[in-house]
Amino acid sequence: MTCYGLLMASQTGRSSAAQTVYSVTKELILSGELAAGTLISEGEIAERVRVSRTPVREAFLRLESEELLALHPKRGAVVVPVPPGEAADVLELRQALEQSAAERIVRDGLTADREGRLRELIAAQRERAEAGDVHGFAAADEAFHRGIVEASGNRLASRFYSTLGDRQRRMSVSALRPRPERLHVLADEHETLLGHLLAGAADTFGAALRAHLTATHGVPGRPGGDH
Amino acid sequence: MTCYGLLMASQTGRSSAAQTVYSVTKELILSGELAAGTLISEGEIAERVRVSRTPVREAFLRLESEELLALHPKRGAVVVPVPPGEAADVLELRQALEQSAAERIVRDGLTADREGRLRELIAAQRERAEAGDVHGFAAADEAFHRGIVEASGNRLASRFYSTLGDRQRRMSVSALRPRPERLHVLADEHETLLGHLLAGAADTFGAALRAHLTATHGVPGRPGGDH
DNA sequence: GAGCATAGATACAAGCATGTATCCATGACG
DNA sequence: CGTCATGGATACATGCTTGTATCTATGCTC
Repeated sequence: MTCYGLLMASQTGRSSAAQTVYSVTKELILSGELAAGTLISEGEIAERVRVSRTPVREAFLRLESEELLALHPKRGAVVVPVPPGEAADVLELRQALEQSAAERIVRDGLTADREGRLRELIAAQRERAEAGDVHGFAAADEAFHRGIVEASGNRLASRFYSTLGDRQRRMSVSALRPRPERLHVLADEHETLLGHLLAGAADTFGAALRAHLTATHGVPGRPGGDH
Repeated sequence: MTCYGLLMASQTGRSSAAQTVYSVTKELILSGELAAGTLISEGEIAERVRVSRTPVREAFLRLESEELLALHPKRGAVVVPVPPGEAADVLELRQALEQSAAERIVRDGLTADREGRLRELIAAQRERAEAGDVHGFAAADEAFHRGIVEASGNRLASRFYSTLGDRQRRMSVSALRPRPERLHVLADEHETLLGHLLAGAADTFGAALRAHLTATHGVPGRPGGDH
């Protein structure tokens, strides 16, 4: 019975109705509230958020382009299940993108403010760890890694990395292990990573990153696990 | 006066009108027929391809999500210019993705049919080179590199790699140097790359790939050049 | 089990309301 | 008298609503 209304819709994303529907629906999918395989129709959502079918349709199209929804012509839209092996795919690409970003940063240098921002994120992680706020920590963790990619200045990489974050969040329902005693270790590792970056050791960074990622989110290499 | 009609619209992508408009418009942008900065409106395109504004709107939304169009509310849609430094960004990500794909292939092995397909593509390149068909060669070249990523089995990587190909194609108006005598060399290099893959030498592959890419499409590392 | 009627859902079209930029006339100022 | 700023009307473009045709799947009849 999926209580998806919440009807915060009207204030979620400001401005356009289509944007609102998009944000709301995406959140429902990523959070898992709309289970994979669920069949939804434009009219259904339209009625729920009190808009016509058109903005819903626009939102659905965007979600389809992100491969979160599969639109079956004249039949309806189904929430696509997380494909088997996606966890490994995401992890692999995160590794690849961050490594690549690191190489560019080592080559071009890191501006002081960008370095400062990364340090702030690590500090925020320590705070959250202290407070036992696993969810908040996860957000700061994600922001740190994304920050590295953004610091490289490769806009395409940043954009793509964000979608990886979305997809990972969708799986993280169970993937993120909330072991509070590990959080400080993670922050330490982040600090180490930053150190490698500043030292210009791109390959050392890569190795440390690989260890860091596989330790944090399982999936050392075996595809089995989900589904 | 951009002769964009061509009006082959009605037969381009079968099925939906929206798909048709999308394909046609995207092609116009990627081919450069619609110059960057051009302001177009839904109604304008709708009239030209003889459909209502609705499918045009859907196409525009997709193109916006690919950052090929920028939609200005109540004003119109403008073809976004290629951002400065994009050439380097694309190249860097191609390198990163292929390298990552290579590592997985080395780890998991390459099935016989996938290897066969890559060899076919190299053979096709030699044919085109023989015929002096630079355009055909470029297509086979692109297919070969994409084939490596696809052979790794990482679907997210494949999808993203395709968008890189699109964006590169948009720049390749001048970037691809049609020096026919180089084509055979390129095919040789592809063969070498495949050899490294089969030999399980992922890092050698990476180094060779880097040399191959930078030699083919300039931009050794300096950001200057465009704009 | 095959064929048909029906219900549901989209794909597209047309229309309405709203917001933005442009153009032209008018008036102030030098 | 010529030039420039100002204000309103107008053309244009979108955002959304609503309606129609078409297609798919389902359940019933035989």
